[in-house]
Amino acid sequence: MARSMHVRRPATLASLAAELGVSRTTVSNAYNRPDQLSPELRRRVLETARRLGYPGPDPVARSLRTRKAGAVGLLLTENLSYAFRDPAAIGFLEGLALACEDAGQGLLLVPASPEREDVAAVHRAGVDGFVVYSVPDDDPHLAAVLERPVPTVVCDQPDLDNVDRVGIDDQAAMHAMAQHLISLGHRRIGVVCMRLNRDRNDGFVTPDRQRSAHFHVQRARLAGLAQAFGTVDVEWTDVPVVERFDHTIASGASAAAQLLDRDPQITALVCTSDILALGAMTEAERRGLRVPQDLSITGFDGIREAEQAGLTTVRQPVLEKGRAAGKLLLDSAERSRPRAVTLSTELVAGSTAAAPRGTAEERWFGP
Amino acid sequence: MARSMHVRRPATLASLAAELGVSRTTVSNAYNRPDQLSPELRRRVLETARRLGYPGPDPVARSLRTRKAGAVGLLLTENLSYAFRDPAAIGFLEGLALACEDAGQGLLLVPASPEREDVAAVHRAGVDGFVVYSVPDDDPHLAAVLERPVPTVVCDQPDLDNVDRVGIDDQAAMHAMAQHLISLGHRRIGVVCMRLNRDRNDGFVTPDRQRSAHFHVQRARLAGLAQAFGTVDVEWTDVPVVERFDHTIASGASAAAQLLDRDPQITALVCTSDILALGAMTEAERRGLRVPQDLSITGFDGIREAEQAGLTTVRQPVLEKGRAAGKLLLDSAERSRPRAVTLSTELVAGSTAAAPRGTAEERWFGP
DNA sequence: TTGAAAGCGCTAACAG
DNA sequence: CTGTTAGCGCTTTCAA
Repeated sequence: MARSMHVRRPATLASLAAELGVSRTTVSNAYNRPDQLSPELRRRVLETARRLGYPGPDPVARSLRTRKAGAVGLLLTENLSYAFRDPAAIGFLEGLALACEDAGQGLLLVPASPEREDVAAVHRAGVDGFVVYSVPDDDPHLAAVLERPVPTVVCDQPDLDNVDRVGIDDQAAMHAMAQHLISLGHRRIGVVCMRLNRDRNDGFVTPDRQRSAHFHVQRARLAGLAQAFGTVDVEWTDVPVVERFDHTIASGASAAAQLLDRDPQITALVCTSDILALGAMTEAERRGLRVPQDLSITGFDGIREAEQAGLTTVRQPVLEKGRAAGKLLLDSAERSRPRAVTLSTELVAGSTAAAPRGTAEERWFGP
Repeated sequence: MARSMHVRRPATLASLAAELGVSRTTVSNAYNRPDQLSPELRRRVLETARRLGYPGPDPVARSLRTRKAGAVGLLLTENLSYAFRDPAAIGFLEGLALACEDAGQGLLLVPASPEREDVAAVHRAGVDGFVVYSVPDDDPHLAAVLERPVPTVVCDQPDLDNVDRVGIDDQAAMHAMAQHLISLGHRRIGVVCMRLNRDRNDGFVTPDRQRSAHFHVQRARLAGLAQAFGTVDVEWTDVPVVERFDHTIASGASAAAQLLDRDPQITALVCTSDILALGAMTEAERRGLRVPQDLSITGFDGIREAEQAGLTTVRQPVLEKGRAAGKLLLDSAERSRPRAVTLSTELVAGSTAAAPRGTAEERWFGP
């Protein structure tokens, strides 16, 4: 099964037609419309093509002519290495890839690192539409995508008028988690959240930064917390929130440390992702704090690793998000006005959240 | 940040030039060669473009003209869902994506399910080259790729003359694992391997099927085993080998069950992947067999889950494979003759392989 | 069934 | 610094 390397395009549809003494149309038909051709002629065309080393119609030229690239672009402004290390992102990717595969469409990963402002890659992408996964609303790559005259659907964030979107109700989901903790008796909590803006800010978050966060999802989750705890007279400005730029276990651990250092009285650590929560768990263990007896910890996403760890978390259908995004983009029908798909989430009461020590109940009845 | 949906391409470079009363070259230069233009004129061009809703040069037309798509195609003939569930495949993907990102190239996932013989997707892919990941040598998609006049590099399998390849020495790696088991005293083993051919064959494998396997990597690993055990007079035809089409934990478990049912005297289960080995572990546990006291189990790949389980396995640099494949493809230099990159592997002596009960040593000195 | 004509939208010499 | 001239390789009416 040998073949020569780096073959120079040897023949074109035109040269093949010339060789055969037929028109270009006929050759084109041999490939694209077999029924428009006598089987005998078609056989001759294909055979001559093989002999001349004609590799079939050039896909790019065809795309130019038909105005169809046969591919969907995926924009995720995140170092690819993080994306492929984040189970939630992988689940999304899987769902999207599935939808594309079903439709016979390719999936183009657009190279867009957050550092490099290489918007050119977006312009260069030969695709029939874009899926944008979880980017800040001021992302230049996103802006470039929106300028392209192709349909776009955003997953998770940002939430834009006039752009299709699939996501969940982040605020409600986090509100439910907060209610859970509140009902357990927690009033003194610390929060670990993901990147709120494009700039790196590893540390405590000011209320102002929370409000102005360009990562809409994080903003919504914090808002859900604030709202719920507000109902039990917990002043949100008193609740310490720590942000981490990198989304890793190590980040979760160091963030937890930072919170516990500032206020050892904290009874629960609310994390806006399972990865961060898993990191918080390791920090708790390192400190000899038992979870949930000494400290409750909650996550968000419902990844498999979290389930194995028994994490109390919010499960969201990541694969379905990807599939829905793909379907939405590929469904040419009813592309009249912007559509929104909001998938449902589920509070998973694991074994990492319980009533804090010294609740009223414990004081009355003993631990 | 509103925008209308499904915009019809409103303007072209030509119409923009006409509107401005300049040549097409000038407009083109405004986008591609800012230095060939007075800043003032460029500003005017860009502004008029915005006013007319011209989204910039069409990427497909540009690709046709420049003969560069700015993307590499990835062919993995495997249901995408499996690929995204296999940590080794994800690691490869990450490495490849990294290499592409470094080069500013897109990565196109070509939709090619093993079921559907949709070779058309390969023809439709607008890419400057292909990376083929671990497919059987008789895969029709592979054949279609090789017909395209673009460079190609294969990762793992198959091993083709005249095609760049990156992989490991599978036979040697498995040979080393076999030596390890042999030195521990194992002579009666069972083998669990992955798909050997495109057809589904969940069960025992005949020697003939082993020899004629189209999945080169599996064939090489089995050969490594056969060779090593041959040196200690274990007749390879007596060694039961069970094949599984699906690469899942469940497959590993059922395969292990099948082997142990046939021969309960087996002292070691050699699996050609960690996933399968992890499955075998669950089956051992289900049967109340202690690992490694009652049964040794080995894997292959060195995925994180295996490490956590303390699996005795062969670690291979999956991410590096992806990165190397990308680099090889993107390095235009020295594309004269086929190149081969063979990465090194490492035997990881975990806690799942030990001397079998009733070895000579134990008989002499007691367990 | 087949062919002729007309671009799809753009870039790249080369000349001015 | 700007314009002219030629295509890149293909599909697709419309006629024959």
